[in-house]
Amino acid sequence: MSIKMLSTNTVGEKLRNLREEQKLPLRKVAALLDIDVAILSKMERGERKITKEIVLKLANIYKYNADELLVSFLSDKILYEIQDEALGIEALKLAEERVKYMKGGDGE
Amino acid sequence: MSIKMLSTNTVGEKLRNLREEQKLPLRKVAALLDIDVAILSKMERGERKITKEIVLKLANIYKYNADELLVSFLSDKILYEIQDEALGIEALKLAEERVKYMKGGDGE
DNA sequence: ATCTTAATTGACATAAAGTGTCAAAAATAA
DNA sequence: TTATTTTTGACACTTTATGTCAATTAAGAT
Repeated sequence: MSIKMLSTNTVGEKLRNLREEQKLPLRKVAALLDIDVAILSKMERGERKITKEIVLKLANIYKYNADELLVSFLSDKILYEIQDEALGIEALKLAEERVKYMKGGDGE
Repeated sequence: MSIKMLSTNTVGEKLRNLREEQKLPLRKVAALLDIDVAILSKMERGERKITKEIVLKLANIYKYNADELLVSFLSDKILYEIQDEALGIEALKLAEERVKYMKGGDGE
């Protein structure tokens, strides 16, 4: 991953909105995360991969629902995989079935 | 990707089954694909990434439904992304909504 | 059992993708 | 304008992926 093109509502956008709502400059948040401002800037805009760890830390910093951000984060990664694929939806449905199956039977 | 652990019915397994049903040795199929036997062997067992291109070529070689294999291939990639994630199913559902939304609106 | 073919494994070199750091340029606010 | 924030790109470095090959292991035939 790392490039964007995931239409709207990426985790990056959500995280940027949260930060702006709280009037926090990249500088401060990056300091809290102990990463470079440039990286945080790129993460928010989808130019760099966001990690699960960063998402969780930001949920904590912004006092925002971590699960919602995680789901958004994961769905970004999923959407990235099926970009431009005509069979994307079928693949999603099959993946869903397989996940449920794994949980049900003595999975894996 | 590249490592396995995707439970059953990976594309790799399907491709191996197809090859064995037709009694074709790796050697011959690899030759048709113009790749090394070792690579094909690893692809079938999920040790190496399979590419969309290879999947399509194999569908053709085995005279098997290409879409089914592609969906299997894509769902492998999806499942890989949400491995061990408690919120995997939620992420899949959100991804599905987002795909539909993209197709509907003047999605980008 | 041997002989033969098929399949797997691991080492290696190379290529590609991702990462962190920094400074300069661009945008925004005061 | 000046000050601050944000974006951009270059760079060195690391990690991951890829292709090639040889050696090992497994399977089948006789």
